[in-house]
Amino acid sequence: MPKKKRQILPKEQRRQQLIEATIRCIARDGLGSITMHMVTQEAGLSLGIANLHFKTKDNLLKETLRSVAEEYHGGQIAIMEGHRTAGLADRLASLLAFQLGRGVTQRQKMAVWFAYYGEAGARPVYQKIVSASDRMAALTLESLFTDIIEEGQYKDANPAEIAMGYSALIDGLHLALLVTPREISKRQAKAIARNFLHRAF
Amino acid sequence: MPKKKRQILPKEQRRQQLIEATIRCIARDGLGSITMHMVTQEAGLSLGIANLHFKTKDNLLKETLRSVAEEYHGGQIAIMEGHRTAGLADRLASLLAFQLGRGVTQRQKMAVWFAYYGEAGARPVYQKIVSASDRMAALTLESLFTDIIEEGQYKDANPAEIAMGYSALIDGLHLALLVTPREISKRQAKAIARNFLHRAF
DNA sequence: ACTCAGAATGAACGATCATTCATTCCCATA
DNA sequence: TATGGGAATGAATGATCGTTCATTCTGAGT
Repeated sequence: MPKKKRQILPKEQRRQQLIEATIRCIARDGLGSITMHMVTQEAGLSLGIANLHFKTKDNLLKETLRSVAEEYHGGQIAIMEGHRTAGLADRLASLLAFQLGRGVTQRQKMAVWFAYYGEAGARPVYQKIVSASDRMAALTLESLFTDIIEEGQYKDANPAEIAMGYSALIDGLHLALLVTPREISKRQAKAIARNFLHRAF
Repeated sequence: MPKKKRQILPKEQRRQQLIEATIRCIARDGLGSITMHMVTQEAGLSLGIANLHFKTKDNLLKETLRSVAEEYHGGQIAIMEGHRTAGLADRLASLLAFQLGRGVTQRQKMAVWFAYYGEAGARPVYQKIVSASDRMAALTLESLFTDIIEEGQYKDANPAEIAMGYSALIDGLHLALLVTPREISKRQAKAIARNFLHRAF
């Protein structure tokens, strides 16, 4: 048995460590049956540490959601910004690759995401965090679609509506990948999303 | 204050009463913070009643999920069966009307649905119930699409893929209606789903 | 080497909650 | 009207969990 030595680390590092442990616990055991014991043990730390850095359990859960939301939507926006010079088709392709790619479609991340969605109806705090991120992403998406429609001269296309449809489709595909992974592969999910865009324009 | 008279009713009626109370509680307070006190009080009954009819809390929650799943997917299948004589376009239209219509898109029902999705990753029992219903619905949908493709001679269309895409889109739209109702109306959701089908065929 | 601010620990506390079951009460039946 | 089977009740129980805080320990600064 390796001796555990107590170690002192900067606050920010401990916070991150605890948030990551929380994500793993939620994915494994569900948001509903998580306990502080689980989380701190998963992080390899003592029970009291969570209180030290996050005050309460509710707050830890809130911060964990914020972290996941920022990672997802931040990554999405970064792609749009980063490829500003690239062609529109390329931007669209890398957006899709990100949304259904390795980082995002990890079971862990998707499980966390939907665990919070499930409680969002009853917890205004979660709803606020999620919808704030969603709104930003929607705006970015909408402006990309507007450009594409303009470039392609697709007259009867409504960018806002297509953006909503595309977002919904991606969410639905994530859900299918999470709940019924046997029925759908990532490859299929990508093909479905690609087809949606193909037919929209 | 009206006096509460104790009343004896058949088992099945009490079970239904408790399941309905559970649905309201989940929608209001979330699956995670539900208690037996809440549910039995919401049903206007005593604490012990739940144990009498459902043995345990876990079992009550499981039966509630089964009830909602059956209502949703049963209704969906009933439509397909009931309209067997109607034209394909009509069947498709009433399916869409059902999926985004009054009964299903009540906040209560959607909240329950996604609350369980959120925990499905960690609870095999939920996953089993949900994916069993999903699979049946998917098969029904797929056969409808196969007929449509045959009738319309759409050569390059893949019914299974379109069925998965459509299901994902509907799920995503429900999610959007639940979490960000300000950003999307039922009317818009219907238009988006209609457009998806329109472009697919 | 010494010191001490504050990071880390975990036993203990109190609150909450699922479950039990002795008791009460209803009503179909005779 | 009388009665027994079983539906319904809710106080009590025991287990679980979030939170607290007295104590221990670390390592940067001197």
